[in-house]
Amino acid sequence: MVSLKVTISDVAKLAGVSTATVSHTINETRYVSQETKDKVYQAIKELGYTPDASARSFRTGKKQTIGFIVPDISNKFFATMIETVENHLSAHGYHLIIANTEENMSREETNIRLLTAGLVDGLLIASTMDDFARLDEAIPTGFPVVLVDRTFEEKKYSSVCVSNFQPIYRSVCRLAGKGSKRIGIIGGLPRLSSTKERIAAYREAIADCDLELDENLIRYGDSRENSAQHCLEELLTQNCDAIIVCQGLMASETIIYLHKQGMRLGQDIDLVSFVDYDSDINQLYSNQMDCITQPVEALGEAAGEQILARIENPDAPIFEKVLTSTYKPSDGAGR
Amino acid sequence: MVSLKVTISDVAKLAGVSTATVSHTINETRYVSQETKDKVYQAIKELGYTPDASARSFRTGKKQTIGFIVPDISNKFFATMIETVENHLSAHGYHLIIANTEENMSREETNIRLLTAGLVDGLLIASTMDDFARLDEAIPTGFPVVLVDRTFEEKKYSSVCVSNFQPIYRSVCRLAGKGSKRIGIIGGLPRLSSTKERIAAYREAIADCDLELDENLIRYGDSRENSAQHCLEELLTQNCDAIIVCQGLMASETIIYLHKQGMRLGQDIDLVSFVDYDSDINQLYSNQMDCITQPVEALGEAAGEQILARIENPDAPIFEKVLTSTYKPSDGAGR
DNA sequence: GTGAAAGCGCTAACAC
DNA sequence: GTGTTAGCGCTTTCAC
Repeated sequence: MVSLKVTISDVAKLAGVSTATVSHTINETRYVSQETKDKVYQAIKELGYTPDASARSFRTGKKQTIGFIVPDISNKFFATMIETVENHLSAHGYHLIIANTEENMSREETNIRLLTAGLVDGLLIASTMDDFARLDEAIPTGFPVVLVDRTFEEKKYSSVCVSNFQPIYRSVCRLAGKGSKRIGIIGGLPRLSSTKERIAAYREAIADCDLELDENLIRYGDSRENSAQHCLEELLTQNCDAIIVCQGLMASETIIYLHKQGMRLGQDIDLVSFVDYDSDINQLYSNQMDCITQPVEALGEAAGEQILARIENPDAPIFEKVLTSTYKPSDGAGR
Repeated sequence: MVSLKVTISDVAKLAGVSTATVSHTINETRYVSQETKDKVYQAIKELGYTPDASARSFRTGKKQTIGFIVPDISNKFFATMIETVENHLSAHGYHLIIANTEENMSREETNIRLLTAGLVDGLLIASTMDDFARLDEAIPTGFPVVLVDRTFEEKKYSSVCVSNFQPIYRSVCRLAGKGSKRIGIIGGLPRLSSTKERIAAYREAIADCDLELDENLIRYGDSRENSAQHCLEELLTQNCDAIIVCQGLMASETIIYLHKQGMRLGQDIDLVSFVDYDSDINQLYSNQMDCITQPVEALGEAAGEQILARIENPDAPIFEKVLTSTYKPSDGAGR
């Protein structure tokens, strides 16, 4: 119900004070007598004045907005992270701009350039880049950035990630202990740090458990819908007796696929899944497979915290936060 | 790799032209000779100039940003919509700001006020308000708004929704035709238009099919995680022989619950579900129940289109778009 | 305890 | 075909 464009000087005029006083009153940025305050607020109310956020950002250089560059919004892992981040930010008076890259490197690049050009105060990036230099190139020097879920060798930016090595290593050991000889693994996009770390853990554990390493048992999906099936078909022709799936969407797909093939989890084949979040399907099958649950909420919370901290203090040392996943063995007993 | 604050006048100076020329060159907004263009672009490159989006928005009044007020981001129905909307917008040079209300009316109100105060050019709202006046109050007059998925009696704003009446009506008729006598229904939040329409369809169909209406068979969840179980427990004590679930998240929960109770779909009990999207679980059970699939992508696409159209032409007549769901009967034959 | 006024970086009349 | 310049609405320094 605001009439067209009420500005701070309209308010000042009506209240019989200067624009400085109005500004200081609404921002509580210097002492204003109670009497004057009352006049100002009265005028604001009468005119239905709302300060223009755009003019304010322009003037102060602060946008009160964070950008989040995500590879796949409709993936519940990221959707939940977005939710947590948004919660944290809005509690601190910040807004969230979303950019979806669909795991496309040039979309990521474009979005970084767009957002850093005066749109946001800081950037959260779950990067799909294979090349750190290309990422780095797109970010203006000194711009507050926190990498999320995916990181790089070069430790130039703060990051908030999940430990990838340990749960996979443990999975292999457990499966080997149960007698598996041919353990297949389905990773995500090969270029991502998370994938690399997981596959490295697999290789190391295979060696440590004295199993034979067969490159045919290592497959890569793209962590988007319908990317696991192809891997599964190939793995099954390789007579593998256990499968580790490194990502939640592909894990659900795996369960469905195996189910349709008439294979029973824990009997015809052993399964270990990153579940990412409490997917529907995992509730039905969680006691028939080992589940690696990532701390999505904690990840989002930490991401929100870190980016705001960096904006506060851009010269703070690089911060690497590594959260750990929960490992729940198939018997349903442990945690 | 930008050094601190390169402005348009730095570029103008280096290129030996006026700021107007630089502006017109980069915006292609009036004729500039090739020679001058070259000088300008050369200078831009040399200085690493990026126009400040914030200053530009301030000056032009256009933010190139749309706000989307969503009740629950981590609900895949909305996550998918966000993705589709974002795709559409970014293809037209717009950004997307997300605000999550968690089905909380005052969060919605606050966010509307925040976003409309100079942050966005237009607003997409999947409203959780029960009271149209309260919504309307928060929106500045003439501000471009499109209501999404949920609407109101008062046709003041354009909307993009899904037909709610027809699929529920059809569900009841089909179940009655198969011999069901006591059909339970689980709706979403009672205050939402979508819920009201669906429950109205249920009542009407029950009457038309000459079944007995029992208010105990009408239950309401809140469409968030773990909200259906309570309804289910109550419905089962009422000896209902079929259940209609009006929302995807609750539908998945229902399948899991019934499964855990050892009840077989289509045998011990009939089920009709809004599936919202291709949830994991529906892939396993879709042939054992009737599925109502909402056109989420089309909804998002239409929402994106409509809001941009409204921004282009704010005085266009109110536009109500109603999309239809796909009804897939349990035998797997129809569509 | 409050006011005057200088810009922030850009666009767009208006002028030539 | 290009330049001059007046602001957009706000914050903030400097003055009193």
